[in-house]
Amino acid sequence: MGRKQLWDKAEVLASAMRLFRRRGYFGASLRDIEEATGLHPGSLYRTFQSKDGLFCAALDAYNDQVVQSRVRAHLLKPSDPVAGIRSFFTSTFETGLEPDPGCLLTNTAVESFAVPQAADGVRRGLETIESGLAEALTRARTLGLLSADLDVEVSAAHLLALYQGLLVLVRAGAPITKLHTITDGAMASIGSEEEEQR
Amino acid sequence: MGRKQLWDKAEVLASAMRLFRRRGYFGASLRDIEEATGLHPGSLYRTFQSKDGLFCAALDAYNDQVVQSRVRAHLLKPSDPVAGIRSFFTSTFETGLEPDPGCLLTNTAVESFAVPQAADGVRRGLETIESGLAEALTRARTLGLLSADLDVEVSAAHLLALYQGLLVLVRAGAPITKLHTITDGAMASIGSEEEEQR
DNA sequence: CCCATAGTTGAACGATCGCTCACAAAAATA
DNA sequence: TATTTTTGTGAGCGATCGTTCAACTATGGG
Repeated sequence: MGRKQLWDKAEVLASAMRLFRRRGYFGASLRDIEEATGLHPGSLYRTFQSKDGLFCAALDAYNDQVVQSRVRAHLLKPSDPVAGIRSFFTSTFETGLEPDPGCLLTNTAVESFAVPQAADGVRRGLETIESGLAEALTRARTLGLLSADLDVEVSAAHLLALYQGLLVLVRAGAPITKLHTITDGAMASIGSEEEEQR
Repeated sequence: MGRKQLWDKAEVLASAMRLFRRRGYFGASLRDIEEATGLHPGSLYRTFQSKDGLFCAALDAYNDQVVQSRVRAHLLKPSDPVAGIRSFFTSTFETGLEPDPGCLLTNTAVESFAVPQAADGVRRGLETIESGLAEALTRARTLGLLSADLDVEVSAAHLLALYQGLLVLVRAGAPITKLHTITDGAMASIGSEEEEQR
């Protein structure tokens, strides 16, 4: 009974997520959110209770959609896991699709004090990435693409940190050549013998 | 002629710097800044023109003091540059001195849209770190601590990204064991043969 | 000693912040 | 159709934001 909800929650969360990725928690005011989502404050607060609540919901959506699909597409699915790891890195700065969206995990980690409840979401997202990297590394080792001596756990943690650092440098406006150099270094650090791809 | 300034500019900038490191640009309100520095808005605005101006001055102070002294202490001075690189990493999470200060370069890169004029300061700070790393790597190679084949430029860029990523993970509340794992991976990635240090 | 100058103080400005709520509109129940 | 229930709407709340400025205080020159 009662009136039907006129808007799609997933779409609204996607809009809010985009806004938070670009501007961060503080940088996105509720007026900005109203404009981005097309919702009035009443509807927003009825559903999400607070700006914090919306932010956490957007972070969950980011984990469930963006992070998961990126991990699947680059780390779990590809037949060549080494090339997948490389594209996992390069896709952060080579996609002309979305201009400067930023990673919500990186951004939220940095301004984590603002929404303490978001800490768990950040932790989960980072864990998803790290275990995806570990999975790709294991497969690559099994396929003989990497040395059998490779410590998967150490390398996955290493690549996770490198990935987050790359995202920081992307945000800092580092030149693409430098981002490529870093990606090459990442591949070299796991002992990849892939030929030059540029 | 005229009244003498009652406060020390360097001290005020150090206080503001600490606040911005912990809370970021948006997270530090002018009331917070007043409390941290002990200055009233009139004095702040007479000297720094705006919150943005104060922030940029604090970022410059961060580069000139914190970044430079860290680079000198860990990368340029030590007789063992490999151990220096390691301590450059571990000092970000092992120092019990300052609790969770954060790196102003990392934080500002992430919320860079807020103060566009700060982009240059971030770029300069990152460049300082990278060239410090390159210097340490070159010395290590000369001393025979690293392989002569090592590409210093690639490795320095690699370590810079890793360092920024480490700072993100510190902010995200990653467990110290993981931060140590990443540091070990960083040392391994440059081919360091140092014995276990933990 | 008095004025010109530089610095300090803190009240208060308009704008914007996150958020609330009274009311209108639509759908289900009786 | 009348009633109940849920959702949409948007004006506007108190708080706080970055910022300004008039009054006040100290200092040096003539």
